[in-house]
Amino acid sequence: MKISAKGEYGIIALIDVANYYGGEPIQAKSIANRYNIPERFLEQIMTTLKKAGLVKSIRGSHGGYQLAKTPWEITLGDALKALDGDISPMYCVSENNKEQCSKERLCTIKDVWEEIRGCIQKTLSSITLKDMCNKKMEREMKAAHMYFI
Amino acid sequence: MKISAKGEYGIIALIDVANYYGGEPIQAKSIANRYNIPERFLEQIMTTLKKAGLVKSIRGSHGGYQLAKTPWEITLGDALKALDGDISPMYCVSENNKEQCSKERLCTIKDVWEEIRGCIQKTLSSITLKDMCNKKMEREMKAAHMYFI
DNA sequence: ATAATTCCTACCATTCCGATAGGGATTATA
DNA sequence: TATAATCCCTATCGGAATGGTAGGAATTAT
Repeated sequence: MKISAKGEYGIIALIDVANYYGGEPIQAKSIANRYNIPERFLEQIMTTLKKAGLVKSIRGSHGGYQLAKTPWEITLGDALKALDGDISPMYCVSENNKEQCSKERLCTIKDVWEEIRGCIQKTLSSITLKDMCNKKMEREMKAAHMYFI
Repeated sequence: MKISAKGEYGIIALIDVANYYGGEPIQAKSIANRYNIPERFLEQIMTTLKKAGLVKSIRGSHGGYQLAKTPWEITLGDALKALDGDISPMYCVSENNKEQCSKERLCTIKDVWEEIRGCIQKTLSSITLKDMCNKKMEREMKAAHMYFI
């Protein structure tokens, strides 16, 4: 029941890219350095995010990544779905699961998995990158203030 | 973000043992056969459940397992905590995590993990073995009725 | 004594995770 | 046009976790 490093790194990167929304593209290398993420690993993660349509890339010198949508159109649910595949505690309640479990008719546990999947999904899809950016700024302001005192 | 086979098998076994609450002890072998779970694997799982204080065992011939508490005192949260270790999407919000993350002061994502952990926990700890037994019986009654028609 | 059980420990095969690595394609700019 | 800075594609790899399997000891009812 753990979210992978890939998932966490990807979310960190997405929030960072969202922070620069409307400006110059931001490089994977830069993100990797600032958040202490293995550079080549992050490259792959960015590719995943690109394939999922969450970021767009600009190749060549001065290239980098930008959001493919606005920060308030991308939720953490979108991100984790792209990165970790699917948010569900059990395969039988996975979205892209076609084959029905043979014991399904008498299975009483499936409902529980369904409920858990629902509450995770609800939480994650209610939080946008914009929300995370706002929160971050707020947090940094507060930290700066503490520093002054 | 998946619950392990160990977790699922353990919950199935617990519900089964709860079904026999107040009666004779039920053997791991019997559970394994009826639910198609590898026998020796289930043995280990039952040991885990015993160590967690959820079942008690009776050794020797005619031995087996019984609930260590009443079915309405044991929740699915208790079960999964014992089986899968800890229900949290990230180590930094795990219950038995002592060392604070170095980036914690500026980390805005931790709150999200915390929220998810909370909603999973809430769901799982609200469902008792008794609930699951009732549900199962209901389901079986319905199935039997369908069969008659 | 025997059979049925739990219990303890070790081992093992496969898969997944978290990278690392080499090199190609593209692009700004000097 | 050469160069440096990027993204991009593919392959590989070590370690840990997962999902078992296995041998045999201890306990107990019959």
